[in-house]
Amino acid sequence: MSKEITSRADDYSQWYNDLIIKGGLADYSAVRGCMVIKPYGYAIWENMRDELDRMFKETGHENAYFPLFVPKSLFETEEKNAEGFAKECAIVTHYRLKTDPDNKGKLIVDPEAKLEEELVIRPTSEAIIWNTYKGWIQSYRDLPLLINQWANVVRWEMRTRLFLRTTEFLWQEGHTAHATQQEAIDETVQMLNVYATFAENFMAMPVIKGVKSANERFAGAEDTYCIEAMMQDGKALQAGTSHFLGQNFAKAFDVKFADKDNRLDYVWATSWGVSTRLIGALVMAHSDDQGLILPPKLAPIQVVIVPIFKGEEQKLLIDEKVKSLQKQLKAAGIKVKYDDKDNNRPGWKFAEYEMKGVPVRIAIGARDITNNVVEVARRDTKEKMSMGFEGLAENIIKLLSDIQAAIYSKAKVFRDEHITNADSWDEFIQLLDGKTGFIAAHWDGTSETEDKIKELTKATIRCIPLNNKPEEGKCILSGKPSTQRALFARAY
RNA sequence: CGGGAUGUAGCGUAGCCCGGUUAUCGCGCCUGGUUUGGGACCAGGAGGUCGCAAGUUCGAAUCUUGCCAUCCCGACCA
Repeated sequence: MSKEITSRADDYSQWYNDLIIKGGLADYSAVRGCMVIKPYGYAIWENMRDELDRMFKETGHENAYFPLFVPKSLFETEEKNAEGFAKECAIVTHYRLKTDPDNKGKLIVDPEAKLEEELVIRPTSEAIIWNTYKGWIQSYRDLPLLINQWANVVRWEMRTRLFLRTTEFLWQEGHTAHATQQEAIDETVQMLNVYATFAENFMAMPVIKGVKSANERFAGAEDTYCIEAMMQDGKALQAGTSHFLGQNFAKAFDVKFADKDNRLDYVWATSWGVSTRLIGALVMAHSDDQGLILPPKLAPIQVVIVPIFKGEEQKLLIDEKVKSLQKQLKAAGIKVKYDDKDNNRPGWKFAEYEMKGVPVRIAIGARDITNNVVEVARRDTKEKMSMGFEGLAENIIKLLSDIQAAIYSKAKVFRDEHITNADSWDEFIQLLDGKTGFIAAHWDGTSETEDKIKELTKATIRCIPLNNKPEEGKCILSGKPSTQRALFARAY
């Protein structure tokens, strides 16, 4: 009982932290607000990254890498963007330390080594990238420019949470340039769809595609599209964003191109990103009080095999059987681990791999070998079944795919049950404090009303869903006319 | 950054109010043995700047001050 997990009902935040720490995904570090991503957590990120990277390349994008540092003068070029991020930037002011003459063995910043111009550690890379694009784009023949970068960024947040909001985090950021407005908008929507597909098909996490209100829009964007997911406590988590930047950055960085008729115009831009925050989303979307539940498509280990034996003789017999079993599973493309360490007994391993969210466990003992079967247990439902060796790989593949579908549908049922219409202010308040989840309500479309609602309830507009049906109504706060519902929720 | 709580071995903890020998217990770890179908047992062993730094004192885990970290509630969070 060394690794008790706080139950969701007792303390949801603590439950989340326990899963991350005890599941071996990450550790706190010596740096405030920064975490160490441990091998098991990083393996999930690698799986996400590999799949997203494949999807980006399939849609015509290439990877590149830009500097971590952004000269302050470049950073401030696009005013709104700079303003939006200014209060959470880390800044490099010096480039050298020296030994402290008054304190042996200690170092101090060398006052002689002050930089002429401060360097901002990127909170996002628009500035450095658009400064670079200026030199890359002259003609319509250079467009579209479709580039993605895998990188780390730093945002000096006041309050951090493992994976959900850390000072430094890993992400990808796509930055594209286009000849026409329509093409850029199409790109923005395309990448939103890529994110939604990834979230639903790989993370098994249903999302709502929508567009942000002006208040929640990315600093420097004309429109921010997003995917919003619902966590098990009913709160919303923004899982990915795709921005239509209009010509804002092109104008700020003077990026013009000549069209076929040799007319000069500014290019149209997009940017889009997802981060290691997705791991937090994954954890909160599916897991239970016994530990993580990982979707098979992203699980670092899809199947763990646990031997159960009495004595060396049985162990050798099982090893032999498992060797061929492993070969069979690996050949079928299944990520399988054989845990034959003898310092823990089977029961301990069962609990451990449940904590780590391994989708399928195979237990094999002498009596199974006699009967020519294995015991197969699925993590999501805890259901146990017996399977023969014949065609086992096919059956496991089928099972993994069933689990993937089952956890998606479980999350979707929960999500759908927690989206409720509110037609009055009282109803709105009651839902927020009682049932929780997303609330679809009429809103008059003004920032003032949105601010007021946030002030009164802490709920914000998560998005205006793209598939919204037009509907006549009255704003729940101001009573002014409205043509559609916005989705409100308290958010991470 | 404001309010609250916490910090003792890898983890969880007792001791703190009321200062006084080698800082308690469990898990984990190491060695040997017995075990192994849901978190094994026996024996022996290792492991500690009591979050950090000052101060008070003959003497500090214990008292005082400052700082740091984590959690909760705010503020903040494209």
